[in-house]
Amino acid sequence: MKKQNFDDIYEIVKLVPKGRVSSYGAIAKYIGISPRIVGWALNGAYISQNIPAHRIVNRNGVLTGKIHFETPNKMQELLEQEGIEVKNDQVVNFKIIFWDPAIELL
DNA sequence: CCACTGACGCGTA
DNA sequence: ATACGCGCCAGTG
Repeated sequence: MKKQNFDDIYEIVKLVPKGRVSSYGAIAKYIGISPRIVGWALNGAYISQNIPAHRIVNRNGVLTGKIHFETPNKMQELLEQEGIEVKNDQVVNFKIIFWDPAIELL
């Protein structure tokens, strides 16, 4: 049933509103799995599923997963297109635009 | 079958 | 505030 966890992750990521970002830990905690799995799942998610994985960053608001995109600059570009300001591979207003499923989906 | 690696997070020094 | 280490799960060599 671990496969179900993957589906949950995809669903949460899809639920992230435009102009907002979420973190691996927040999703992992909400689903009840390890943060590692979230990152691993997102890796296949962006390739297999039509998921805005660019909205998912680490707990520090850093675009750690940009290297897994088609091009490292693609992730930042997508974020900026949604009005998210990114500086030095880091979300500027991460604290403000942070979207926590445990709170928003409460 | 065993070991290493990886889009992370948290605790402690 | 910064640095180091451990935990966690799955995949690959």
